[in-house]
Amino acid sequence: MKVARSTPAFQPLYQQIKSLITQGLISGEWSPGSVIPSEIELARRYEVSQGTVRKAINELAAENLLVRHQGKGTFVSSHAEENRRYYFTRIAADRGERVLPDAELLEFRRGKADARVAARLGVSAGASLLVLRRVLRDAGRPVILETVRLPAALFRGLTAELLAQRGALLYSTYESVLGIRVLKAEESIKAVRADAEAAVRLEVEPGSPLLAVERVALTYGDRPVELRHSLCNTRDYHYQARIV
Amino acid sequence: MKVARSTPAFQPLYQQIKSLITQGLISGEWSPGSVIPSEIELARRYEVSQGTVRKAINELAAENLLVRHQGKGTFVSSHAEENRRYYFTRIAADRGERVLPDAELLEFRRGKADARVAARLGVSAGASLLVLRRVLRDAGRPVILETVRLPAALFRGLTAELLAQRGALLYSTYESVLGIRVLKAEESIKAVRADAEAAVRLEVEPGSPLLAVERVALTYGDRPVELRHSLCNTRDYHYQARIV
DNA sequence: GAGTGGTCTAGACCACTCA
DNA sequence: GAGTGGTCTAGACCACTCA
Repeated sequence: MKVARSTPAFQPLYQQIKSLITQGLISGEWSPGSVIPSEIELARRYEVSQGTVRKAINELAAENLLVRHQGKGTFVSSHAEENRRYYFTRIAADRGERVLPDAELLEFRRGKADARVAARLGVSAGASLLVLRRVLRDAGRPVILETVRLPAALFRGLTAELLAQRGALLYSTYESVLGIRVLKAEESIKAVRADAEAAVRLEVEPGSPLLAVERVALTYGDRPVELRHSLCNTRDYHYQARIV
Repeated sequence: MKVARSTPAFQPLYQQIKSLITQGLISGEWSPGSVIPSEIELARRYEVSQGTVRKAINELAAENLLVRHQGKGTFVSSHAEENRRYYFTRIAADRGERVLPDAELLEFRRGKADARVAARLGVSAGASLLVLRRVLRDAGRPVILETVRLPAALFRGLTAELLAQRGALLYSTYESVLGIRVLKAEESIKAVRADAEAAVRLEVEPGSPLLAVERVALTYGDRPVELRHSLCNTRDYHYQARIV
């Protein structure tokens, strides 16, 4: 395919190559974990120089869509990879490493999006949702009570059995089972009082302070795909953030 | 200055150029807000190609140390710049924009680092500190109660008068008055109960849930320069985080 | 129009991986 | 040794800024 070099709305060549490669990722031509064609091959295919392809790939790698390995090739990044697995887990134990939680599925049901949820998920009010609630434990102690809302239209095929047989890490399931790739997330955090249910589930006094995290997870084009509310007992845990 | 092209511990040329430019920033040869020499001039100075200088500058720009402006030049980034001013302010109003706080200095004193503080700040236990406590208000209502600890050796010359006459944004003061550049920060967040003092200062009931943020601010070489504890009333505010 | 950074090319050579 | 990405160069031309 030949790219346009002068269009009414001019875009640099490497930006056009970025879009073409991203299309290949969205369409599934190259799937998570697999290798994409070499720079030289892509340069031939798109009829641009290797340097232009490299610039496009470097930006996609900086955005964590691709991973480069000298001598081996360029790979589609995947939540199954060791270093991506806990990328979205921001809760860590005060002493020690990031929590590898063990998830107990409390509930898995269909629901409808109210106005607020609909706005966050970019669906219309009343749209059908899958709702799942879980408790995440660390070393047997409950740490996080979580409610996850997913647009049912997107997550057709997700079942409680599937969730049970795969671990606590949902994004790897979304990716491999449903082909939905979570790329980034925006979180909004507050301190709240434990309500009666949270107190029971997290084994704290009612009214205890909990960290409330609302996450919107985004896929290609910043399209929201998941809304997640977590209540976290931060007595022995904390949320890690970095400002760079 | 000629850079080494083959050293025992080999480093790519552009990495060496990055270090040289960073040295210029640390030494104050180029100060915040000012323009650094053009790519062509730096290429001449370091006896490398323009492309190599560009690669070095691009990485420094990606790390927010430099800001490029086509047609104008490459500038040392500064906390005084409009788009850097609120970069480290992660608390926002639920409805509306990031908070422009109005700071009341409660206390400004010398202190000593206990073991925990010393570890965070990378100073020896018992080291002399400047400690300042403030309340940040938004639209007249108190939102954040903050304790800031600074290694006294680094912050010689910082006075209560100086803090009073400049606004709530400390990093711009550190930068312009003391030549200390905060580049990034690591935060650890918990939900806690308001103690008696926080309750009074933030006008909430004792025991109310507050967001407790511990920040370590870092300068060049990831050296810590500030330890900040914030207690935030998140009733109408939230902490924003992004996972990319 | 001179000077800046931004894009693009072509080509050389290096570092790493793997059979 | 063939193939991958990584570094480096030289040079052309474009887009933007400012006097």
